[in-house]
Amino acid sequence: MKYSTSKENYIKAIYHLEQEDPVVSTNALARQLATKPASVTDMLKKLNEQELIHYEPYKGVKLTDSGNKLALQIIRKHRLWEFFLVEKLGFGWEEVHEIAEELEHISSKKLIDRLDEFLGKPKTDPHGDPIPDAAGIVPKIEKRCLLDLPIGVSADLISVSNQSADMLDLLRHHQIEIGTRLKITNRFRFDHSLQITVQGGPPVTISEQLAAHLYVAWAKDETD
Amino acid sequence: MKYSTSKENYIKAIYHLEQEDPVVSTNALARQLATKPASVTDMLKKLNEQELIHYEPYKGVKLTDSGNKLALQIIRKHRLWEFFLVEKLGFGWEEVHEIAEELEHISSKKLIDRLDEFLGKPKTDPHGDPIPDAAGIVPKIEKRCLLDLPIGVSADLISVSNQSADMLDLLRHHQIEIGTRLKITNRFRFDHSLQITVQGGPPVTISEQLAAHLYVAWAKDETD
DNA sequence: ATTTTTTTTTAGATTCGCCTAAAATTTATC
DNA sequence: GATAAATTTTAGGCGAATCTAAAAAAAAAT
Repeated sequence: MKYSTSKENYIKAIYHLEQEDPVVSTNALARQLATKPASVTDMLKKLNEQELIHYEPYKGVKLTDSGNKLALQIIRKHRLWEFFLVEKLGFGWEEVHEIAEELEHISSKKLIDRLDEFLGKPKTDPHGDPIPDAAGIVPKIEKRCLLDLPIGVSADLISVSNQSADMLDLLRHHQIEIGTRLKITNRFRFDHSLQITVQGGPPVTISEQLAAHLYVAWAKDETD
Repeated sequence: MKYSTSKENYIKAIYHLEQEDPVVSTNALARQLATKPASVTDMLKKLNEQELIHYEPYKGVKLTDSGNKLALQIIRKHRLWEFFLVEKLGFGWEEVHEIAEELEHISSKKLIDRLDEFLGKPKTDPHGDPIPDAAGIVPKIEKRCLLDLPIGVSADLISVSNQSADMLDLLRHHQIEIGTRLKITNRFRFDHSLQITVQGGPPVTISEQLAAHLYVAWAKDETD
């Protein structure tokens, strides 16, 4: 089934608001979508008829199972496109949201699955939010310091707790950026250094001082 | 200025029909856009008011300068996305048109210029059609047999005059596909072989027999 | 040069997503 | 528990883009 851009935006907004409060109000939706409550009511009636939401007048709204599934598809697209924009086209984290708002409505499922593949099936977007997989499953992310990463487990870099020029310089030197896949292959207690692989490349050595500022995420049950 | 998807589609359709006949009829447009002549008339009035077209009732339509410029921007986007889909995501030539019809309406100019850069500023799309540059200039393409390419001139592979499995196998081996940038670095008359570079990589040798089936395009005044 | 045919435009209606203003309902307050 | 305040819905309208049916204009045929 294909839905209008407007309907997709409603579904996405309801999904996000449900995280705060399981029952979403007309007013909250109007605020989120920068529209008027009367317009929201109109749309809720349509979404209800299409069984994307459970809606009863004056009683707020919830996503149905199919509404939830749709929301996750849209969020998947949004976050994969954001990853693409930052990782492949060199956009800054701040400027990608607006563009991804447009790209998330491109309909082809095959496109998004191939993009996912092309990007290396990333688990999180550049802001550190998890990317649902093709089946709509949201990976459970453990965002922790790189120092806490068990040896042999792959993880994606989510955030850096030091944005100084020196730090960025160092990261560039190691070819590490947000989204880069890291794996610890060895730990050396003598000089507080770590041996890691970057994007599956050859092992390199970094200091624990650097690693202490790198926050990574990995799938709960990932064993590779 | 930002225009609706529908308006952009009209402008693009008028541009393409102008290539056949400098004055475009209402009926021709209706056919092209799979809509009704009455709908076309309505839209032409609006486009005329926005000065994207010259339109007088019963007298057909032409693009204005700004209409032409807009058409070229849309076509640029369409062809760059097609290139991306084939080259980076591995889509077949046939399946990309429909997806690019959606992607061409994404508005960000910065996005498309970065994409252009990321793709290596290709001169033609996977079908061999020229890609207008950021200024709207359409490169003049000389599509000729690779054997006719002067030594030292870079050219993009446009089409292959033999689609057999053996040929595709050979191309895959040499990592050559549609859009790949080729340059002849040497010719050996003794065994009818050519030394070429593929995407700026190290020189490799191919047979004239293979080269005879490869059709390439290069910018008229390109000297690199 | 009429008449016929084709093309194009006008007129009036429909759907979608939004609006404002007013009415209905729920929630909060005294 | 009655009343005031906030929320939500209904009613009626608007612009964009489309449609059908009918009228007007241009082109083709006799």
